[in-house]
Amino acid sequence: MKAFTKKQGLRTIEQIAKAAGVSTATVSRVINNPETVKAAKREAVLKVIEQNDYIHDGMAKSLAGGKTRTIGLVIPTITNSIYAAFTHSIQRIAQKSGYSVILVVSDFDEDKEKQLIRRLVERRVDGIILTGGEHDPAVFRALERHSIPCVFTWRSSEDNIHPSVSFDNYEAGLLAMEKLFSLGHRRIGLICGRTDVNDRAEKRWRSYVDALAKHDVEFDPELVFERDFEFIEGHTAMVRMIDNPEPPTAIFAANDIQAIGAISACRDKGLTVPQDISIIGFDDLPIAQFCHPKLTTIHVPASDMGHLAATRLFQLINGETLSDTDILPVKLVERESTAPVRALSEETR
Amino acid sequence: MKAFTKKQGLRTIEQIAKAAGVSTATVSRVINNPETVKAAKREAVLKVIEQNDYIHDGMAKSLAGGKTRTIGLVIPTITNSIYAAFTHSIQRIAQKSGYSVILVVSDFDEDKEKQLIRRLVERRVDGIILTGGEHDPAVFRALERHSIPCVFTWRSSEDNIHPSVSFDNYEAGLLAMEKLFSLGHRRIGLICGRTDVNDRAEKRWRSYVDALAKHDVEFDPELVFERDFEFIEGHTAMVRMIDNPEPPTAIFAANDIQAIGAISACRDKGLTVPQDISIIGFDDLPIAQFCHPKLTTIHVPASDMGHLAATRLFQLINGETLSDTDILPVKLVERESTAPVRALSEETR
DNA sequence: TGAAAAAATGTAAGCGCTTACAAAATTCAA
DNA sequence: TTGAATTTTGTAAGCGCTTACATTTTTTCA
Repeated sequence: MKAFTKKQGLRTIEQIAKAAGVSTATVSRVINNPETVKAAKREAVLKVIEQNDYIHDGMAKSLAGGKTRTIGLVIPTITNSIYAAFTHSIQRIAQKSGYSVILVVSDFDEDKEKQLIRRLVERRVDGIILTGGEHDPAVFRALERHSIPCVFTWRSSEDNIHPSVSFDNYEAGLLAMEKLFSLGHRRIGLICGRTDVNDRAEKRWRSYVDALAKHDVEFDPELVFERDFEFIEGHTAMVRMIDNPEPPTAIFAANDIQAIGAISACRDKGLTVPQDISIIGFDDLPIAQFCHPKLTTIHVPASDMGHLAATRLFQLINGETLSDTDILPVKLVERESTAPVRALSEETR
Repeated sequence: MKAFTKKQGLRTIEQIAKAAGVSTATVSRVINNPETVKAAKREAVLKVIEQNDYIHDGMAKSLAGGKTRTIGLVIPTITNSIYAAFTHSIQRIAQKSGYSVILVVSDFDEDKEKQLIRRLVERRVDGIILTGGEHDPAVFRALERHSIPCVFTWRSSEDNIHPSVSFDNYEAGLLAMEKLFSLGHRRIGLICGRTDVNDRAEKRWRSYVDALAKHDVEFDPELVFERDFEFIEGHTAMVRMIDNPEPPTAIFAANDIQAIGAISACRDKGLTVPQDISIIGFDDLPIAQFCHPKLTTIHVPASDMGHLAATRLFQLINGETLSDTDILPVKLVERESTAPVRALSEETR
């Protein structure tokens, strides 16, 4: 074992200072404000630093400086790759600004989320990006107590304290539903996330309900399925609907994962999308353009949202005050999974 | 603006100590070793802590204690969701042990990776999980200098210093190629990641080359494409192959993303998979079971690998010495995207 | 050329916690 | 009941850095 490799080399600012014949303050300056120290001295210090692979201690720096240069990102899941795009753009901004991001996955568990955010507070992150609107009140107390800036995403904040970057889930849902109605569908099924733990799912569910009402279609609980974000969940939900004595002619799947699962179920049951049944998704994941049939879906600005959220957070961290709410646009992307309803003989009501 | 919310409440261990009428040492003990302080006193302290939503300062704790309870995870991309499963299982283990994970995405850029790992060292993470085998030597110097344990994944380490948790990319590639040969294919195309920055891609590329040689098939550079992990890359590569005067009858796509992109291209060009062309993937992403046709692919133990890697890392962190290399099994999952070669009249050579 | 202004550097007091070690309180055994 | 053994608690010295303030050096300009 090489486990006992001697840690030779200078490891503290004090040792570097001594070796370079300057004070610790000067070393600190060449690291943090190089322009304030004279060139000759600066070079000397830098040389010692390089020769020793010196990497300063961020913990000590944070303690002394009151800044950790770390932000926390809280998302509900990484199974649904829509959050990958979101995460990615946040990472990019953070990296560019010299910040690290601690990624936290709550699994749609409010209690777990509270625990994890508590951990972020312990780590004294400089800011936090939160997903969705349902959080334990203790979370807010902790954030406020430690004056940790935070921005909400995926849903507009309802207080006016924290800025939010989001899009309108309800309007977006309506967009999907209206599309289906415009194609002549009236018997429409819904597959969405669990509305009890996911307020985005709840908003989309509501747009489903309202659209139905607007078009005088009776709500049929047999046609709505709240499931986890897994292909298989969309699949099993779809199977149940196909087996319904009065199956739907169209499905609003409130996320692409479930939509693709549903399409797969149709195929397994011998139905063709969109000829036999139309399916509209939500998210516009990259796969939506490459699956078969290509998925008609609602494009969600995940990357832009991440980008803007991170930007806003850094503004907050830098002391700017902004209580604005950013609402990003969504749009319907029509591809191949939707078509006009077929005038079936069995078309009832 | 509520920006000036007064931060009332006790915020340091010293204040808590005073309020509870004990010493800072005692407060520290009730937080870290509750069983060593008498019940009455412990309760008193706990009460003060609760009443004030006191959350201790992890920076100070780390500085004083020499442990950060944070690990770093370095992956090349989150676009390819195979890393999502991997990340997820690592997160789970870490959370259970009270650790946070700092996620770092290198984008296959060795230099960027070096920078980012440097940042992890600054943060004095207790350990690091690395993906792949190509890293700047400076990285190792830094890790060694600070005695930061690290485990390699997705490829077995070639030194005997760091343990690794991986599977055999070369054997796995052979598995795929042999399958294709066993179905009678001889004109086989390859789509894989960029071998210059991705040693997993390089290993798979090698298995392609070797398998060809073994079966006396001449290597045709027109049939190999090294691309990024995007559906569209698989798509365009496939289009090029279809347009080849002598198109392949089968494709080894060294990852599912590109495989699905390729399938989509076949459809766009009017070809049917697997009747007209067989495609075998690599990774076995969740989507592989729900796309059309269902993808024949190599199942990679991403979750298990994450689980084991995290376990090994914590063993290392806890001072256990293990220089072992774990090699996890892979397997071929046969689904619908492969079929025996058709005896085409134009079948040459 | 010399005094004042400006720039560069050093000194040392924290930042909030942990943990040896010392001191005090409690328990035990005869 | 008492002294030793044991348990509980307190004291204070760091951990490695930043930074206000003091001091020294350099520059400026009359």
